Amino acid sequence: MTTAKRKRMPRADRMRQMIEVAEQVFSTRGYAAASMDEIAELVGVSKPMLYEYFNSKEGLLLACIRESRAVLREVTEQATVGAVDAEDALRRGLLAFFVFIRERRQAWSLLRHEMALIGTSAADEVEETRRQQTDLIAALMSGYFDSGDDLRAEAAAEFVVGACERLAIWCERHDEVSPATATEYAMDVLWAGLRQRAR
Amino acid sequence: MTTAKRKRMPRADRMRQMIEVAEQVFSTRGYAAASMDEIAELVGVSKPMLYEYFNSKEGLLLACIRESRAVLREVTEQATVGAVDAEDALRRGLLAFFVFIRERRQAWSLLRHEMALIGTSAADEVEETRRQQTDLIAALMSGYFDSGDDLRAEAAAEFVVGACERLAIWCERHDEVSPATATEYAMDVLWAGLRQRAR
DNA sequence: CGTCCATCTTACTGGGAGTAGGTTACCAGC
DNA sequence: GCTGGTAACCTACTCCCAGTAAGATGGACG
Repeated sequence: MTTAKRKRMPRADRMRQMIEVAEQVFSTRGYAAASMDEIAELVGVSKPMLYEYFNSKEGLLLACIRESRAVLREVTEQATVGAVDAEDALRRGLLAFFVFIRERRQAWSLLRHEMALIGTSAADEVEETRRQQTDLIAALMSGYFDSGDDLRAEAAAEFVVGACERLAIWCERHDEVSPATATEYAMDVLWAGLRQRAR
Repeated sequence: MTTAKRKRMPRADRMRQMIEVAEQVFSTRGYAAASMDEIAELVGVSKPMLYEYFNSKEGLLLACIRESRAVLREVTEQATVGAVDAEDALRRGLLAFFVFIRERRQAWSLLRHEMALIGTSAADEVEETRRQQTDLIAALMSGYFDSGDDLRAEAAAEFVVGACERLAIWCERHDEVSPATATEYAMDVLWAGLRQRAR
């Protein structure tokens, strides 16, 4: 009860709270249909506060996306730490990814929707998110590809990320496909192809 | 000169003209930043006409997307007609796709942005576009997969489409990568993996 | 020449993003 | 306990843009 009616709140706490609510609203209503007034009301604060902290509606979305991205990065990176070789690392990373999208649907939904920002001023930020995953994949395989064909390695990383993204979206419509099965499907196609190029 | 100052125009012609202009504006400004007033002015007509023909801003975008989608389908389907086997068909289809995205950048840009509609009322229409390509891929391979593992075949098709989509976006940043090279990269990874499952 | 209707227009409403400027709770330090 | 001072907060706007109501006009065909 002491904290229940509390109004004034320190900056950091209020920001976390706003991001939490916004993530909820954006992922249910969709970015375009969500209104700043509604988010403000759910937070229990007036609209100008949102602008004080995030500058714009897009800024708020970006903050939510960064949050989700950080979690995804954390999860996938952690998953690969004990891997014995590139194939194992790729498999562990994929599994962690498919588990993530199942258990944190809201966060994943936000990450998907970042696509909607292409063409806006946030394009750079979007590009950054994209690189995070490709870099991770590229790093996983960097020691295993012939050096001198960097372009091919880079293309392969993009390829893997794109394939898994779509597969993940497909999984949303197929609850019967477990993360483990999805990983198997992916590795099935991927590793056979990548192995040829690995030394 | 007889047609230059013409105002009244038959429905079908006016629609084509509107779609043409809208495609231009949406792909340069981006969907959110584009305004119906601007499009109307460029067409040389008043805003309510756009609503008369397309009902809403989203409806106009959808019309543009359908147009581009039809071209893409036409091009990829035609490419596969003379193929001798599944591998050949896949390769020809991929090449046609990568040529398309290079030569019709505007149309491709629109197709990419359809992602932005997820979460809107147009979700069904978006899903339809997605299926077009996966169905095509699935059909290409349908005769080559073990029957009884349809789920795996479906996953593989999603996988291929997602991978190529991302690879295509990557190609936008790499002018030095020709459609032929992109096709080679894709086939390199894909066919080795798919072949295992092909009978 | 008149009548019908498809094409087209002007002039509005509503709602949501973003803002200017004032107000209040909380925490110093006295 | 009282008094600045500042960080958190609010009310009350503006402006822009999607979408609409109601009417004007060109022209095909009798």
